[in-house]
Amino acid sequence: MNKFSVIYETLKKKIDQGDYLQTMMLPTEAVLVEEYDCSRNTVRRAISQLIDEGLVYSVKGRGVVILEKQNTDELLLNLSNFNGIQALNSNQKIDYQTKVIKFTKLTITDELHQLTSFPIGTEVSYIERVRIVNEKRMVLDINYFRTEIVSGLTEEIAKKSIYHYIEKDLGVKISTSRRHLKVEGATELDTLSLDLQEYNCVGIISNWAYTDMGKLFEYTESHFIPDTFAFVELSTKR
Amino acid sequence: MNKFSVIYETLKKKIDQGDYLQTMMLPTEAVLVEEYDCSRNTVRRAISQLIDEGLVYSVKGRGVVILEKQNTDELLLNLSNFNGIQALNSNQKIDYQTKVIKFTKLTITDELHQLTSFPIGTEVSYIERVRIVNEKRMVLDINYFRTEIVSGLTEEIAKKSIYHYIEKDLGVKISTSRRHLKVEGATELDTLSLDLQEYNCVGIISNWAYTDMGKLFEYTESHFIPDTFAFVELSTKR
DNA sequence: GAGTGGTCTAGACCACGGT
DNA sequence: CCGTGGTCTAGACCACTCC
Repeated sequence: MNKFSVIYETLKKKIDQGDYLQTMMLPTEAVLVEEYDCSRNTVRRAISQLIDEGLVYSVKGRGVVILEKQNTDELLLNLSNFNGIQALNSNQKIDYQTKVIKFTKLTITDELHQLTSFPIGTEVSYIERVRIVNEKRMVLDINYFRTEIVSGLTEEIAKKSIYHYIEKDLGVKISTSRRHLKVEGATELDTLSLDLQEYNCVGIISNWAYTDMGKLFEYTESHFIPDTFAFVELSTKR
Repeated sequence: MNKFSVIYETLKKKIDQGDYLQTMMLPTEAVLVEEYDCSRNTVRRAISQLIDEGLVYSVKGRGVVILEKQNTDELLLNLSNFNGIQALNSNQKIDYQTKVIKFTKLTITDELHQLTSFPIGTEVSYIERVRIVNEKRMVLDINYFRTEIVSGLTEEIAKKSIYHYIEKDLGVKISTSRRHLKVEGATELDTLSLDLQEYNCVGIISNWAYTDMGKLFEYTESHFIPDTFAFVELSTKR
């Protein structure tokens, strides 16, 4: 464990325990340097992580202010979670079923290029899957995987975890991903595949994932039903 | 302008111009130190910003990989933007109208505490406003402002920008905010206030904002109609 | 083994807040 | 004015990638 991570974890726990309730401020950097016997940069790095997380806010000349607590809502997903819907599973110990409803190969046309950002002519695996939680069809995943990078995909693999296959079996390293979130009217496919009940809209997360060589290898849309998911985001002043 | 910001901006421009197309890598840190005549930490800080933004990805032992470009979609809002719906205005030069439909004071009950996180008994201004863009009622804002901090609110101010009043007139410094995003069925208020057409769902952004003293001073829900907004988010491997 | 990024140190100077 | 956080430097050692 990195030194700065240890300091970060410790501070986080102390904030949580209410150790700083009197002042609602962190100790000054100088004090923390003394306390953890490290350089100022290391303390600052730990504090940066707390700032990124929205737990504290730093004011030049005054100190690091602890933000008032907010009610925690256990049902939240963080959009930054790497494994999207898998996170639901691990966090909340609900297991879900996956049904593959389409599995084929496509070549990227101009229209698909607009949607996916893959270069025109790229060959991709196209997969439609439905995620069923407690017998409710909650999420429709539409995947486009670049076959040049993700080869040997089968319907069997798609039933389990494609990411596990990509990372563990193919040894592809995943670096980073960009996501969009929007609300749209339900398509015919949505209505057929999901338990929308009376609703006629879906939430859509679009996800572009890159290998550690900087190549786009996946575009995925996850269509989810209303009332079930929420996403968190933080923002800090400029 | 900070040194690291200059380096960041320069690198970003060069990436955009395709200056690094041959390798799809940034120059090594050592080269950049030379080029910008600065310390390694400063270069690293500039690169961190590019990583945070999802433009590049760093691999230990190899270098900093530039990620393939993604189609840009002009209609995107960044959830991290501080001013929420105001951003729409400035980015896209559409001006919008604001209609105040309710303006009153409330005391936080147990139920409202669950929703807003304000302590029970706190006095707040409660405001409902509709944002009309191109004659379409697109967003319903429901605000709760802590009167202890945001005093002297009037309906006149609510018609314009409450944030401008808070920051410029009251001199309250805003530090940070947390946001949630979810999709829910439309309430009766939504149906009455928004041009939902055939849709029966809304997107909801919940926003908790803090002063630079760490006090929660605002809770706001923005209900928006489907098909009009999208939000961006980045995630990088642990 | 050479070269790369990741962590950490010790110290300097500046800008801002509160008194 | 003093104490605070913000920026920047110069150098050290480690862990990883690639040849």
